[in-house]
Amino acid sequence: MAEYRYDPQEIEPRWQRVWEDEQTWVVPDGPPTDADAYVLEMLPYPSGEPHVGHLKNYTIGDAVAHFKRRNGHRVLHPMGYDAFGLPAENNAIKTGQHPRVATEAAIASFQEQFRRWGVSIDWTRELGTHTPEYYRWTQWIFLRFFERGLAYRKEAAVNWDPVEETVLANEQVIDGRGERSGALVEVRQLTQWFFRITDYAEQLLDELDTIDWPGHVKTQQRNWIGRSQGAEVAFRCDDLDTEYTVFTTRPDTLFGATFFVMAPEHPDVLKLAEGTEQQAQVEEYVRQAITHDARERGDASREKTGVYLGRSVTNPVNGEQLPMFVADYVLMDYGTGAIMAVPGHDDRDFAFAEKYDLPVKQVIADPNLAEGEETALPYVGDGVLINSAPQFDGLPKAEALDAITKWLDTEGKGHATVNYRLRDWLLSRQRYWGCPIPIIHCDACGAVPVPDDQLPVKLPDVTDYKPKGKSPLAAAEDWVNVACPSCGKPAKRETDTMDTFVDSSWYFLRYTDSQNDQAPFSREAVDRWMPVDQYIGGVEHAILHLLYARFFTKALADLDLISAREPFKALFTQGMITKDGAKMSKSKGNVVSPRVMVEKYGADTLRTYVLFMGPPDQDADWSDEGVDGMSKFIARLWRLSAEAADTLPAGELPAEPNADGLRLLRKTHWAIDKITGDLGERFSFNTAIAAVMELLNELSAAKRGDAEPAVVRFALSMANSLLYPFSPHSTTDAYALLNGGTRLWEETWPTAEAKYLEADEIELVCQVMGKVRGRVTAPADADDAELERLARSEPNVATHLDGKSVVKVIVVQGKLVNFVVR
RNA sequence: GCGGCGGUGGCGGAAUGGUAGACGCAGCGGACUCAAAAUCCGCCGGUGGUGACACCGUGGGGGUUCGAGUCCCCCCCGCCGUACCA
Repeated sequence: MAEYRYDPQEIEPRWQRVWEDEQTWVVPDGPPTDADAYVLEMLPYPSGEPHVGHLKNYTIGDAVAHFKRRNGHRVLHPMGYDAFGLPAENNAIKTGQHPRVATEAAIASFQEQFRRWGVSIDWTRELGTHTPEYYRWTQWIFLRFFERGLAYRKEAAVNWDPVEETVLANEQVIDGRGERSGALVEVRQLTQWFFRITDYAEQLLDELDTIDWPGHVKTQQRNWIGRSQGAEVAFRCDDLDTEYTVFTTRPDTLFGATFFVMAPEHPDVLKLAEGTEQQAQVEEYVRQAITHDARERGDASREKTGVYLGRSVTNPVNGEQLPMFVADYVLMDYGTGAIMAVPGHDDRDFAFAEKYDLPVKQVIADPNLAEGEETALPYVGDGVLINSAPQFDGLPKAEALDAITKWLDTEGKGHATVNYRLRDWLLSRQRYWGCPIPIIHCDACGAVPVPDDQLPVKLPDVTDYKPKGKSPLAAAEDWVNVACPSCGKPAKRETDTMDTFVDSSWYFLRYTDSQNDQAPFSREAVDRWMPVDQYIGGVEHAILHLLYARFFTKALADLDLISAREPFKALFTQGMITKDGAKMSKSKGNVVSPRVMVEKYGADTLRTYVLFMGPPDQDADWSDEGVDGMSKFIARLWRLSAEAADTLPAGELPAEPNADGLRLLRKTHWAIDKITGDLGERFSFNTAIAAVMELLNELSAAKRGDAEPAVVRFALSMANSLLYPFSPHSTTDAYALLNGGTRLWEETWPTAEAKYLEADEIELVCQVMGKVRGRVTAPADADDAELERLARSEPNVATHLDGKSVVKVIVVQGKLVNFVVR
């Protein structure tokens, strides 16, 4: 008997060459068709070589792309690199080598691996965000935003990372530390560039309802945007003849306000204290507060501190004078930077009132209070208004809230409003390896956009990449000094670069027309493919990238450059692959190298293994033994196929197969049905692969029986066909062997035949009082009475029914009979 | 604190309210072999029993139901996100 040896190192490159030579995965340009589908995985940041997380990401995407193609779709499945960024730059600082060198070496390694993995990518659309051909259009989009006021410059208290020596967006500050450096972030007053993402807060929130994303990602975005319904209320300060507005979600507790607090950064704090006895104390407090470590200050469990301002404001609802304080528990960048303090009904205000011995007033009654008990303040629950004003007392909270807001409005002292937690996106970075901001600063004309025909503003070469509190670009004097495009006088280029999240906020649009040198994309191409039908990536981008990309899409739609208002119709977030329960890292020495694994086992084994590990949206722990097992399975399927192709005569499927043949046919169609559902309706890859394993086990059994050769060949063909989205090379090879060279990737996805999905006999589960007491085979078409009769005749069931009276019989067709006895 | 996700054999994990543990890994036994590897076959939640079987078993406690891993209430543990957001 001939030896059939599965050799992935021979099979995989052979088929990859065919796909490469024939440009199999290239989707042509042209008018839209109903079959168009856009499948996209988040683009990688090229550093070193790809890790197993990349393997999982692109394997999921590839499985989806293959499945869609074989179901008649024309699939856009491109690849690119998010190539600007700090790691390459930090490496450059260390080595003196241009960041481009390390970046392009990494890109080459990624390209090589993706090809080795056999990912079905349309390489003609490849892009790198660091190339002038790409960032020219990043700059172009920036200028369109600038024209619309969506990109603007302002001085603001910003997050300064002292290690990276750059500012960071709020989204990049984790626990008060820089996302990458881990350094405690300082607050600095600097003039910076921002995108007006807050203009889109409401849309970003509302239109979450229109997309098919995991609930937890939507929730994270909702929380980040942080919509609060409430009211703005004006408090008059007679001493300075001015008004201070506060934002509150609880206008119903206005009558309970007993003091007033401002943030240390509030511009009027020092002015208010000026000339009072408190002046020196206030100045000292503010000085300390604003230089305080941001994280420690943000700690809610810290004891409240503050200083009396020596002034008071008038409560608009009852004319009471409320003493004013400055305290660092009030934040300048939320609401108006000033609050009305209601210690009776707010934990924080209560803590402050306790410490400084301020009055506490109850204005909401606790409805669940037992007779004779006193309300424990602060009381934050619902209830009915008390101690307020005759027209409001007795109203439940929600009604009182509306009534008081309405009253404020008619009195001109306030109005209902919505407040968002989301802040504008700080996009400028004082770093080298990023997209230059296409602006020229002129003493006479201000910030002048670089004319479109002068784009791209190319990143100049410098010798020293080390930031010194300003961008390294500032050292490139020949580049910095230019004539003002507006008045022609000497002017200077903006030396900050853009946050790399800007680059990745529109790359998915560029893929639709990536070679276009007249525009970022043509309207026809972008509207043909957008939105992305299925986006796949890590959960860690739940707020950053995914929120920014949504903002860009909406802004570009408002600029009438694209039609889609949401970039990603459906999103799938994959779980992490860990090793020994821990995140892989070089320092822990627990990194699994896909390159080494692929060299040992072949790509098919690795790809199939990472999807078999468990549900792909959950974290999974790597197991070398598991890979071994997968390797055996892939080899076994190929080997059985190759052997059958050689030894079993081909022929038509028998119209009436024998018992073994019928069993195998049924299993085959069961697998088709199961896997089609697992792939089409859920991302249940692990159970789909398990179903092919079951089919293969049935095939092994059939080998010992006498199923017709044609049935065995058919079942083997189907097993390969169904495994193809995961293991494209081995299955393509085996399928070609079994079917006279037929190309599996050109084959339509199989359809399960209903007649083979139904058996003519079922296994009937017999229960007594809900406990399984036996099983009998029953005709599939038996009626309830017949099933009951069969169940009763099962010996063990009879034993349990003996001496009891049956009060009820539950029959579930095709499944079970349950006797309820007494 | 708040929000989300999760807790099932030795392990990874399966289970439209209807046979808990599919499939795989590990382990055990067998075939082939001089031997090993590879391959193939079988067993594999716990306790008791020669066995037929019986009882227990999906983090804990209650409940709904003929029937609960699945639905409801309370609690415990783990992970992730977020946090003085007025």
